[in-house]
Amino acid sequence: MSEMIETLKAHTASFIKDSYQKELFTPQITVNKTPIDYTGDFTIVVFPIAKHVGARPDIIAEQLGNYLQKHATGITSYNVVKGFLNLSIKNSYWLQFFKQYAADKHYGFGSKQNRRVMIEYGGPNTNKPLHLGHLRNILIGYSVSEILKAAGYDVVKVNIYNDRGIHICKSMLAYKKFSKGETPESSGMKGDHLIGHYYVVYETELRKQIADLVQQGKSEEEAKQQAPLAQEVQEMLRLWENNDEHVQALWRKMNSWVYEGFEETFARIGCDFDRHYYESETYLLGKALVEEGLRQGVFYKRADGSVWIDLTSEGLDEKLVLRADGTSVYITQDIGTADLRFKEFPCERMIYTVANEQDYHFKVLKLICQKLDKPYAGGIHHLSYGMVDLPSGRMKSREGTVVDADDLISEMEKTAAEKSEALGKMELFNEQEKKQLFHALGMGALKFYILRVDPRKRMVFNPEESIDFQGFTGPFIQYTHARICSLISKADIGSVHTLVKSISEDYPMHELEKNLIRNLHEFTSIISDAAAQYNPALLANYLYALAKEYNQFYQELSVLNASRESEKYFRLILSSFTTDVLKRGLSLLGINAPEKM
RNA sequence: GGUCCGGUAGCUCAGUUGGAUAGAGCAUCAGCCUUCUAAGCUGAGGGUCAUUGGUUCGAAUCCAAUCCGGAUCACCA
Repeated sequence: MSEMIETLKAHTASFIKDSYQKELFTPQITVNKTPIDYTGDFTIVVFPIAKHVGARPDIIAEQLGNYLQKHATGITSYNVVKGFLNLSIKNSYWLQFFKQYAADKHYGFGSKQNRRVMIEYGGPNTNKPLHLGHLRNILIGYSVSEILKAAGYDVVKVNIYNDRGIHICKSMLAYKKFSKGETPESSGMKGDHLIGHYYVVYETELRKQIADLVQQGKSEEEAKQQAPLAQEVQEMLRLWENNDEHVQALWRKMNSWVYEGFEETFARIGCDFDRHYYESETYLLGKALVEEGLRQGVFYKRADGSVWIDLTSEGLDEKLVLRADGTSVYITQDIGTADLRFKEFPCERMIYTVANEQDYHFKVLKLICQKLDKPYAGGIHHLSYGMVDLPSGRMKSREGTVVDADDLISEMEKTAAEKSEALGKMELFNEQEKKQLFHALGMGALKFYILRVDPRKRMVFNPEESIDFQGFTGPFIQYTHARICSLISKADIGSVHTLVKSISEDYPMHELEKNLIRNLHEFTSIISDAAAQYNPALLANYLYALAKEYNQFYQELSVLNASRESEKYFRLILSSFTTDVLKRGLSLLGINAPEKM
């Protein structure tokens, strides 16, 4: 698409120069795809040109159309509607594109650029299992990583574990006091769920204690502070920071269970990481960097000994970076983590996939790194995504409305199984194949449902819609792909490569064939747009449109029983091209495309 | 209160430097399985693009104000 648009713009510019002796730069010229109800392939918007040269739009359009037909190659006809000049392009332009790429298994993917970017996603706390919010994070992060790879970048995927702090001690304390020494094995629970259970135990026991104290006449505030559990958990954190042997051992043991549980969930989701980072390994580094910045005068110390940075000149506030007692805060760790990462993987960008409630935090992080004069500071980018709501409103852990990721995945698989069995297409599958299929379909539905929405926007997760398999869904695209695969295997054609050569330059394309080719033609630019904007939704919407276009083509024109051999081969190659693009596009969303379903 | 983000069909969402009659899916209604997978296709109804003003040939898109919703401004992470 793009090169044709560029040549049209260039010719338009020279037309203005030749006929009106005026300069107009090509970016000021608008060339669009012609809307479907008008004849033509491309449309030049003539209004700005008319204004520039001071003539009537319809007259200019007529002259320009004439000029282009003479000077630009490949234009068969034109028509003018008001100030719009619609141009029709020779079929051979599309055919040429088709012949060039139909058999190219890398079509749409950019070549290696030798440019490295790092992307962080995931970022769970080690005190409770993954939930729906993490799922959106992971799906976006993974998909953006794959899209960046497709655009030619070297991508380092990293995770950050929030593995230390008071919240971790809460589940540890509850486990120590209230468990009978269960392990994931003995309890039959996944490690992360077991720990999450004790986190809840802590909260409920604490609330009981507070209620008791309030009944004894204490104020709410006092009760919260004086509750034995609250004091014990503070003590535990102190012990942890002082490297107390027992606390550290318990911490290691419980975290290892959580990691095992997370790994299992990551595998089910189908995401992966090149490196896991742990805040426990970077918070000291962050403190060291703050000390260094203090010496450089980037930070300042208050009377109580706490360390701050003044960002009021940047329109932000003064921000604490080190507590009076010398312990680190959230941002301190992030400074350390960023530094460690850049040492390990020098890269031109560090992308943080984190919810938009932390927009402010990342503004601060970037500014601090800039003030510390870190080479990676400019490359810090917050890939900020919106929260996930339920139809009933916001998810609240206290009200138990949080959707657990493992449960959700199981539910999706179960629904996929029910729907597939109901359609009665499962005779040819063995148990193993069924399991794989149901997983692919369930995850396809879930991933597409989440990724089709612009990441920046808040979204509503409706469980009933998310398991829908009809319409604007992942399974619809998977289905289209599977159907094409079946078509191709039935055709028993040899290599697409050799068939492509047999296509004649004057093959009379049907309108539906041409539409499909025009859609396929956009794949490259969709990938580069999605990569530039970190937006998988662009790709999701494109793939749906492509699959829909194919279904229309499929419904209207027969492929295997086409009336002529040339048609049959053309349509088979077109189908094969489409299915390749669908499959590779889906893979960038982390969605598998089964060959039969 | 300051800052940031959002408001498009009953619901969920598209709408890429301002372009032609604002598009999908779900839901509702009406058709299409004796040839390649009906998880599909065709058609119908459904809109004051939050409101008001401005910029211009032209605004859902840009600007201003207002209304509504959300986030954030923590010695929580």
